[in-house]
Amino acid sequence: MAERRPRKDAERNRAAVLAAADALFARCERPEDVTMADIAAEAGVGKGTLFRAYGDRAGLIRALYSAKLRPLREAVEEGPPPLGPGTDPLERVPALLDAVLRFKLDHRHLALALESDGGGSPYGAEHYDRWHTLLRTTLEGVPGLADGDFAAHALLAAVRADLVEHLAGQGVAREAMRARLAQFTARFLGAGH
Amino acid sequence: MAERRPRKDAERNRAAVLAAADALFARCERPEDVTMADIAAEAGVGKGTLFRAYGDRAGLIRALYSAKLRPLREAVEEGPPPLGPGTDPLERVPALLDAVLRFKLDHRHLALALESDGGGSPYGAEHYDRWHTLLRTTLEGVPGLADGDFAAHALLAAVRADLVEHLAGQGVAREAMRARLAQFTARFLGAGH
DNA sequence: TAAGATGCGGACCCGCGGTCCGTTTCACCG
DNA sequence: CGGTGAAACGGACCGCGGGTCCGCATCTTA
Repeated sequence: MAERRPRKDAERNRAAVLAAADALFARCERPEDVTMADIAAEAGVGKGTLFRAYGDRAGLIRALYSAKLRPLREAVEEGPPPLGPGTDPLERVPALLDAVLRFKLDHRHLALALESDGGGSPYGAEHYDRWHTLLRTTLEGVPGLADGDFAAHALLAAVRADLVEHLAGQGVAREAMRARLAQFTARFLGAGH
Repeated sequence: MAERRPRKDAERNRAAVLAAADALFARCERPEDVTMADIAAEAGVGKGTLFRAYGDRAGLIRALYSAKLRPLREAVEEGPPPLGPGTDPLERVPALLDAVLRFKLDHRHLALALESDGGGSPYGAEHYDRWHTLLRTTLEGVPGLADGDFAAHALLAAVRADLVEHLAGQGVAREAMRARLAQFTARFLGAGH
């Protein structure tokens, strides 16, 4: 039962692997041509170390994603409005979606890796569940909105990494994308009949 | 220049491969554990034949998907209302989305295969472009709707194969899913300023 | 500093998508 | 028909990438 502290070199290597993966994913266009062996080499580590630390490719990607997501998660869980709790749903919902969109724009390659390589569909990841639950409960505070559960799924689908990537590839600029998402969200929310 | 008719065995084999792939995808849960060799074996054909006919895995999946999609495509292009042309946009948009949803429910495994294995993201496929363009132009006929382009993307994202699969896996029944999608769509469309 | 526990790493394995080429089958023609 | 060139066949083969294994190095504790 007594928790034994992990060895120092192990901890250092875990960090080195994360950093290497981050660098490589950021550098390459297609996440699938960053190989596990590449990451190990970049981190100056053997493949065995990498797999022992994170289990498999999906695990590594999830860990990296989770680390990047942490500030946003904290801002949402205990930060000030409009992201934090205690905000009017009609204001918080667009803020949440905008935050997710910005995050995906800022970490395109990583988000793509998570949603494609990362163990099939994004719906298996626990991150998705977290976002979905938060958005659903927030939506349930919107008067006149019947099905917050499905609405949360649908709105999150509008900011999926590959859609964002597709639009970006068509030349849609960051601010334009944010504006379009905001408009879409507003129309949906504003339909309080 | 003179078009030479393809050999009869070649044509038969092409069909056999499609049928085999269809059967295997329908039978298995995860599309990625249907192997090219499996398909060739099921069709009673060598792998070479399979690859000569369809180029690669993505090509085979696209061909199969396209064949399945044909009736729906025709109903949309030249069928009667509410799917066909000449329908009031406020009626046609939900009809189109419902039709896509039903299609994905009826061909879950195939749709999943297309949107995951099928060459990365669904946004590379020409099918997507077809649906998007149709939905966009239809949406542009809705009074007061500014950004039909993004709306089309967002609404189509709500019927993506893996989301449908996720909901189905949570026990959401077919009719329930159709109703929820219809409600979501209606709320969005109904927000006529 | 000795000893046990923990982590290391890269050679190795396996399965899969895709290719290659000697062999077979078809379509056309005399 | 029987012959002939072209087209298609099929399965052995290849390369690559994820994941494993185990003898060896390194850390920790007493």
